[in-house]
Amino acid sequence: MGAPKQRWTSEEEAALRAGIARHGVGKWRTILKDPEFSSTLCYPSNVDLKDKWRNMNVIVSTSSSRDKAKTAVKRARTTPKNNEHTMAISRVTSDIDDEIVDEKPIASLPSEAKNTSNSKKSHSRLDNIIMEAIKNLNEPTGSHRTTIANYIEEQYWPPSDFDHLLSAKLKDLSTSGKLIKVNRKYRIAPSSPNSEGRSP
DNA sequence: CTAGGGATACGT
DNA sequence: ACGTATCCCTAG
Repeated sequence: MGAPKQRWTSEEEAALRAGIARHGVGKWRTILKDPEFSSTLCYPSNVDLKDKWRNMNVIVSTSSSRDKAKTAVKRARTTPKNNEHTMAISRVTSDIDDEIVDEKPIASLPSEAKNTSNSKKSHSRLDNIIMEAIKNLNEPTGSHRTTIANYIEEQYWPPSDFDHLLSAKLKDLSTSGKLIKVNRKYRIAPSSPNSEGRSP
């Protein structure tokens, strides 16, 4: 009894971290209310967010015997070039949120020429990331390219010239009809795969 | 509502 | 069985 136990997905963790980056640590309720993350974090409660964040920071110190090293409190990653992204967002009074600089490599991006046998338009990872970004931004009127870029940069570590790549992909996606471009803003085309969510 | 502590389900 | 990730309950 008690709990079916549902493990967190990467998307949820990413949303949580993005939410913390925006609102700060401890603003669980605020994060949950935020439309950007409420789509992804619909099941977890504010308490769940708190709990998740708690064990996320614990880098397992159950060493066999002596582990005096507080190794983990923060693993500062020497970000090669990426650092202060435009944090033009609400940076109200006390910014308790420390650096949650934990970039995820954006993985392989432009290698979708994988024509295994037929002509199956395999979606590249970037496509999905873009779709996710727009979906999560959830702007009723659509999202500007810069907004999308900013959102993605907050969660991933864009490669060399991400801007150029994004522009190309955006154009490609609107040409394929997966995105609708209106007034220099992009929105998800109707009936797009919405593979997200946990079982209620 | 948020922080902390305790209990329990799941993976190895 | 042990260690770890979630869930549940209580206090501030």
